[in-house]
Amino acid sequence: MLKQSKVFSFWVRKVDKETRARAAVISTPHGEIKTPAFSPVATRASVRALDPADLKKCKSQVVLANTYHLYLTPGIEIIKKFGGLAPFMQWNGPTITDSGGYQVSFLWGQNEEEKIGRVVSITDRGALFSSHIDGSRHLLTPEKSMEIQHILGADIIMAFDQPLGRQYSDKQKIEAFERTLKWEERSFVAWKKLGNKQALYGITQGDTDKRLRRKSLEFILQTGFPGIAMGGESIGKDPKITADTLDTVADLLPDDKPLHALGLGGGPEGIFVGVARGVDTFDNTSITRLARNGWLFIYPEDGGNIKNKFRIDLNKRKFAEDKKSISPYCDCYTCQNFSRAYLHHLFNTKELLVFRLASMHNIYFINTLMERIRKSIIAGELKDLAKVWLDKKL
RNA sequence: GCCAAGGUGGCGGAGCGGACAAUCGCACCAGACUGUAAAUCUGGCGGUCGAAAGGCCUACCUAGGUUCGAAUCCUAGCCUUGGCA
Repeated sequence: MLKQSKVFSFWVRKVDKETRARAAVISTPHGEIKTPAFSPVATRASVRALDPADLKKCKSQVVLANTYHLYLTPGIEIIKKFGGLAPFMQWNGPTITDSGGYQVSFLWGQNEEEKIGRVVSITDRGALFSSHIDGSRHLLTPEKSMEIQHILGADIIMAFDQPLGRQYSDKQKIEAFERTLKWEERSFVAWKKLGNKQALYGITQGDTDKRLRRKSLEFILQTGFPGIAMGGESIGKDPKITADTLDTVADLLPDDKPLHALGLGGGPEGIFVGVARGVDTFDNTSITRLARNGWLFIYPEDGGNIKNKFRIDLNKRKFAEDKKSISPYCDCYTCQNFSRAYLHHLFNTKELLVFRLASMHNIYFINTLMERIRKSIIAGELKDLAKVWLDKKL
């Protein structure tokens, strides 16, 4: 059973000798998170196709949901009546919510001519946007985001920020960066007023710009956020850029605060890159999206490597008669029971069952990888594990 | 046997005299998928040369024919489906 404690805490059990990787435990009012850990994304209070029992079966310790989406539907009044996001979705473990900053800025520049689902304006006051669902207008501010996240009741919440998008001009980037600092400060103040029961993470921005990233992190540390999140496109884009981004602040990262990488991408390779640079927790949507689209993860023992991104595409005809499981080395529910041929058939016929089976495998796979990474850090063998997976030095 | 409709790329199915190597869907091949507007999106899909633009060749059941020009019109044959016997 997971230990329950009233307060949020973070303690490091073991630090890797050669990298910044560490095995730690994040303790929350709803249970512990043994890190490094992956958090599946349950945007609208559901990890698509999976229920809490499935998630547990896949060794998930925590899920991340979204302020923007839940605020729009079903609306916080309804969730409030259920006592928060976790009781609403019947998840009894730790939860994280994102602040909505990313979603709003994501709407920007995507479709400015659209009537529905666009940013109307972003000013220091907040982000005025039209809902992608019905076009209704809403103003999201740092204070509003904190209030919503307070009602959602996650154990870990995020400061309201404006990530730097690729489509931004240099001027816009600086504006967004400076604005994020102001917004985070206001998030912090609002969070204190609400009783600071949840662990608020400050989000560093700055893309791959060393000066900005450091300024951002220094600000967060100085303000006193309980945790740190790394945001922005450069965290998830590809392992090389992820590495560059994290390296800009490597020496500033504190030992006593958890680091969450928002949308850490790059599959297993990206995970090693992130963990070696101090990432404790991360979320990523592509793990489950890839599953739904037919891409299933395979271990190095199955032939998984950096080149094939540790995955196979079960839509491919060549799997139509394949009696093997996705991976003979996998203990997940799907691999224990079903063949590649069957899954190929389900993808081919668009049978809904496949979303569940495929998502379960990919989540179990990543969680298993995280477990192995944790064990290897504790055993002082991270380097060896990385060699097996990446076939190169970490 | 008679009547009717029809035979087009792996399949379904457009096109019904020039702008057709032939719309589209499926399948197939290749790719993408950072805090999920993603059960999504992109590209390819006769052969060949070319980096590309583009060129050349072979193609719309078969064989003839009409025409400057035919997947498209005519004749014959073969085949399929439906109706009547």
